[in-house]
Amino acid sequence: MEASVFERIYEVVKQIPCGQVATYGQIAALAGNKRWARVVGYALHVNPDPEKIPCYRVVNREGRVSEAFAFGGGNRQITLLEAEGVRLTDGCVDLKRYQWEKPLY
DNA sequence: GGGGTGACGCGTC
DNA sequence: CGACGCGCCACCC
Repeated sequence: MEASVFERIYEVVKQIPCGQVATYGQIAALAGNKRWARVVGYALHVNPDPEKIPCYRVVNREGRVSEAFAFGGGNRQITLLEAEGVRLTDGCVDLKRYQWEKPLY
């Protein structure tokens, strides 16, 4: 039960649809609090399940990918995003176009 | 129990 | 317009 904040963040990240990206603040807000932006970064940093947690779909509020990503080659994240159909502009993603919107369910 | 760290966000200069 | 620092909160040791 009391799923740790990390678990919550992982769930949100896993909910990101294909071809879309979300920002740390967005995930933090969906996880519970926007101030967890830093925690989100830490959570993805440990990324226990990179196969289920598409951390590469997570970008900062600028739409830029993290350089520390280097979990196989910094540019790896950009390549994966393009593979989903996300257009990378100089390493920047058009948030206004691909930023994942919170479903209203 | 306390301290240090961190893949952010925002404000201010 | 660009760059810098601060704050925020959670996890690990």
